[in-house]
Amino acid sequence: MATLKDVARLAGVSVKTVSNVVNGYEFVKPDNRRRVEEALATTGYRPNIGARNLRRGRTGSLALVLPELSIPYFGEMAGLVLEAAGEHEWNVLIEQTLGTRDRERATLAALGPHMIDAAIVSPEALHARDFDQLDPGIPVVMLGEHSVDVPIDHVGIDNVLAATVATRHLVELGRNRIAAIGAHPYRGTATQRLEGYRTALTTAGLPVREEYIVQALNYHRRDGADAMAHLLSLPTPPDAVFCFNDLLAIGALRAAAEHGVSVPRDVAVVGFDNNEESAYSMPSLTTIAPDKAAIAHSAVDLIRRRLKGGQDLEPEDVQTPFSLEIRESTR
Amino acid sequence: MATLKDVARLAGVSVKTVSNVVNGYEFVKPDNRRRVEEALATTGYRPNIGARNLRRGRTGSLALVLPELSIPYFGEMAGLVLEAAGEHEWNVLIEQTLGTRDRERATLAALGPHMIDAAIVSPEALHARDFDQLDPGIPVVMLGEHSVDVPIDHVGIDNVLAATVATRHLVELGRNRIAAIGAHPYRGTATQRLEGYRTALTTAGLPVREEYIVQALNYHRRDGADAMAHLLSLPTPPDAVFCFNDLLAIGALRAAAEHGVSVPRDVAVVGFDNNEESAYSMPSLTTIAPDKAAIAHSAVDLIRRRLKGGQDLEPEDVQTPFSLEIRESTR
DNA sequence: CATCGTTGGTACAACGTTGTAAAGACCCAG
DNA sequence: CTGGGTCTTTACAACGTTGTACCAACGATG
Repeated sequence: MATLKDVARLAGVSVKTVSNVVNGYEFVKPDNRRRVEEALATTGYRPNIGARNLRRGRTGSLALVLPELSIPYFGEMAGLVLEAAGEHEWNVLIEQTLGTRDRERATLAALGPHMIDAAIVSPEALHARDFDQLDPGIPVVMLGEHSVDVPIDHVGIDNVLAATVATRHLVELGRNRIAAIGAHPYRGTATQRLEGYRTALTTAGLPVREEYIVQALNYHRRDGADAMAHLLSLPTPPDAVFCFNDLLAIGALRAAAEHGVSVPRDVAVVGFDNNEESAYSMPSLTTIAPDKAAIAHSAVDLIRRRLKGGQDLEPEDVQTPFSLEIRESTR
Repeated sequence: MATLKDVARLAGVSVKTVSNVVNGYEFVKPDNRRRVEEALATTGYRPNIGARNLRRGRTGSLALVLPELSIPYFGEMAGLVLEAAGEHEWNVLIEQTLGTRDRERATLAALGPHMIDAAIVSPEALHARDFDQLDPGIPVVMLGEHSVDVPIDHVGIDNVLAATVATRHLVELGRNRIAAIGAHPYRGTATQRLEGYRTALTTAGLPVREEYIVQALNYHRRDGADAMAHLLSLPTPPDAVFCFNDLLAIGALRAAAEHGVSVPRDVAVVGFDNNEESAYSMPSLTTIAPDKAAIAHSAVDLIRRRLKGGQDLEPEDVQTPFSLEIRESTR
């Protein structure tokens, strides 16, 4: 692999002159410039980004820390973050935490300020206090989960409001036994969505029945199916279900079918995330559709802002838009 | 950020001694070791990976080049590659090509040998000759697509055989009007799967009817739905369909439902890839299930082999196992 | 007591790049 | 032809790390 030194020797100039040509420095004699450019071409020189970054004190990479790429929501988000970061010539290094708190902490600690300029973190199990002890030394943006106590930039949608909208939609269909799948002991988004669900019910004058609130420790399709099976076995099963993400909803659809329950006639189902697959499920799934591209772009923008502005900027909390996508599962 | 120099000053030893402690060198006096470790702790020292790699002549990163993370198959593969690479302490840098040939070429050329030690490429549109002119200067492993002409390591399943198995399964159900969705003018895997489809039909003594072979320029759900709609509008519609990936199959399921055609009674459907969602579709999808973890591990192993062994190793072609996952869509 | 091998430590250079400072070439006005 | 400025190029150091070479003790061996 050719280095500046090789090119310089070939062109008969100093290393620095070659560097100057490569970096578009103005004052280079046409004659030398030509010779350098020829030498660059014949050697096929490519700058050593690592060395350049060492010198410049930056890395040119971002980390994206998320639970699992195989989960459609994160796969889609990751793709969009890659696009948004690419627009500013950042490479993106992806780390999976598999949703465990230890690994989220370890990852954040290990990445340190050397491999990456900043990190975009989509925490699953992280507590606010995990960030206190941490100080990763680089800007961090949180996606989704919102820890109000910690002074960290954050992007996400208004989960309480979105959950209210989803639940109200079910109320407006005339359903009055509305269940929720996805309650979780310490996951922040779960708490917020549950709050929105409760608000919508009480606003509509409907009772909040605790047996209609089903926990899901994971948010996979299987958990949704289990939860739905449980709901359908109740003495008075619900006539509508709000699932806290689309995977739970997809599982719920299957459980309903296996119990011979028709969706949406017997039970209406609403999901959350608008995964691509949800437009093709049978029936297709009504769901809260966050503007994922907006989330990705906001996250990258927050990072750029903080890299320019420094530590002492006020942490910002960007709320991105969402919509309710109405499909067959509530029609 | 603390450097070795800072730690050395604090501990009252040379930089190199600190380096030795950090790297677990054996012969350090207990007394010094203790002082260094204290200094390491109080400064919170973390090695500058960039500098270390510059010195060592490696980068510690792999690139994973694939069409799109939002496509479930690639999301799942990416997750597994991350895991496999992590076992050897590689970071993974993901690049999306969006399936365009220009961007595949550009990405491969740009990554060069500085940012990464090697690349795992899942080509979509790349021709064999694109690699000829290229010589990225680092080991490259190809996933899936198999360009026999180019001396590059490759991992994948036997597409011809897998397609034969899938098609034969439909034959054994007693179907004799078996269609194929996913033919493609120059995509290698498409050609191979089509070949397997043809072989299975002729082996079974069934005619290959060209009107039952439907092109798909993209492999998304929409394309599968369109293709299926077309097939169902034929004078004699097929009684079985082999789709070249699961997304096409999911689209086909929906089109069938919209045409009031029952799966599997009227039309049996087989997919390819075993996406996680395919176990939960309605009906659940019979599909070819490649051992994705094996693919990921083989790819990483091939890279390690070549980084050790050098350029002159014979290119290897690893065939990973697959199975036929039989579900409701053919039951 | 001289020699040797082992253990423990250090100084220096180098990886490839770029910022700094300074030196050299050139041109024009006085 | 001198002085001053502008253009052009260069040597050097530095980013943080580690490999190499070397030095200094030390106890053991002859």
